[in-house]
Amino acid sequence: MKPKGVLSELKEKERQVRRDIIIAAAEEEFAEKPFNEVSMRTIARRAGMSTAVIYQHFPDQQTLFVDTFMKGTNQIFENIFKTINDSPDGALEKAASLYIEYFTQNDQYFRMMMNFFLGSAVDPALFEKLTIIEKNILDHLDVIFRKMKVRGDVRIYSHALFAAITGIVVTFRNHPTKSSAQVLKHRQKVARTLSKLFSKK
Amino acid sequence: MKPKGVLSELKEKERQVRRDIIIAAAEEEFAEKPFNEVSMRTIARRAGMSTAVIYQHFPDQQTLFVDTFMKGTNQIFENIFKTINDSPDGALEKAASLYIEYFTQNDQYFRMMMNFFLGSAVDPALFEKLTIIEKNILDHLDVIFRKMKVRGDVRIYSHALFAAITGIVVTFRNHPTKSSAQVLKHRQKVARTLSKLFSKK
DNA sequence: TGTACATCAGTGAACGCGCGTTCACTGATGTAC
DNA sequence: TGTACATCAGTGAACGCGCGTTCACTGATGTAC
Repeated sequence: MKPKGVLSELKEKERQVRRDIIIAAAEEEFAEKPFNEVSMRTIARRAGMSTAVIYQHFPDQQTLFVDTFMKGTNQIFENIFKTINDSPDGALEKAASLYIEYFTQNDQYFRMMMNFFLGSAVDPALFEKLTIIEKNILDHLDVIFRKMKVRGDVRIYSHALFAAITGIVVTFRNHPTKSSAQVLKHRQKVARTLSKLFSKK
Repeated sequence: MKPKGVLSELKEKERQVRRDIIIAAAEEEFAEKPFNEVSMRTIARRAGMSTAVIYQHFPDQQTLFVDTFMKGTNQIFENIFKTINDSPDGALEKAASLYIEYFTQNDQYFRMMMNFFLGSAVDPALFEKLTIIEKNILDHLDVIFRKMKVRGDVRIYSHALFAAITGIVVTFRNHPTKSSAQVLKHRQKVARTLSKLFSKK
């Protein structure tokens, strides 16, 4: 009986571990510096491996970046979606608050998202991945407004809400004289103001 | 009688013209490519001069970029402020519409603004310049809400409005299958939806 | 008016650097007989 | 069990490139006598 299956399974696990190490290193790099200062070399150095290894796991830099983004944000979006689904009224304010809180404490992911939005034409396959995420978010915001018994075109409200909450994180950023906690507090306050406007609709 | 004054005045004008040419070239570069693909070399080539000349007019790249941004956006902000000041009710919807229209048709400036927001710590002097612009915008949005007879803390509404409108331009961007006119139309629709929410407050 | 010198905007090449990606090679492990 | 070969993850150096910025130099113009 050949242990081929078991062995190749172990190999596969090892491979997966290495992949995770690379993504973790990329995460840390993004947390420490602006988007365009993160390079394949610095990621490799942090991961403790040669630059060339990364290319055995990811075809190019852009794919690594998108995959890192997806790994990091998947959990938070699932949480927000669950909050929406489990609440009788859609929990607009809570959902907005979670979004703000997460992206304040993990600004690297927000900056990545902005770079994907603003960057030049990405590879169509990656563009597709990102479009699916955005559509998924908007679909869940639709759920909020339907639970709130908004009549007619709820999508326009979802667009408005997504824009507004994202805009809060874009426009109020770390100021030399303000601590991260203060920034969070202020963003939450603006988010509550906006949530109330949507609730009064 | 020495014509020294006149001559040096002419020199000064010549200098100013060259400076304008550089900024115009930078503008065109930003209109054509993503922020991080605009380089001193390509600007110089477009302006028809040697790269080194730029450094006789601007101390470094960052200053050139900020000055280009200010030259390009000054006019539109003045227009928006005038609209607000001249209207009895602050013209919230009109102001939002102008902002959206301008930044849709001049996306390069919007991308520049986003890069300043998201970029790493800029030179303190430049940071100061940008902070003043933002404060100026918020002050004028305050005027809208005061004209609308909002009681108490109008600043929070100004923050919310600025975030929301900026968020619209960030989140709804050119899609391979959508024309620029369609994007503008959609953004305006979302902006109207948001404006109505603020007006109902 | 003619000549020697000073000024200074502008030039093209160079400096020093880091980037994304590839490539020839190593060396450990597994396989065949 | 021992030996020859195959596989393949991983390596460090290199390729080719473009960047921001600086520098020695040019050449046109203005100034002084």
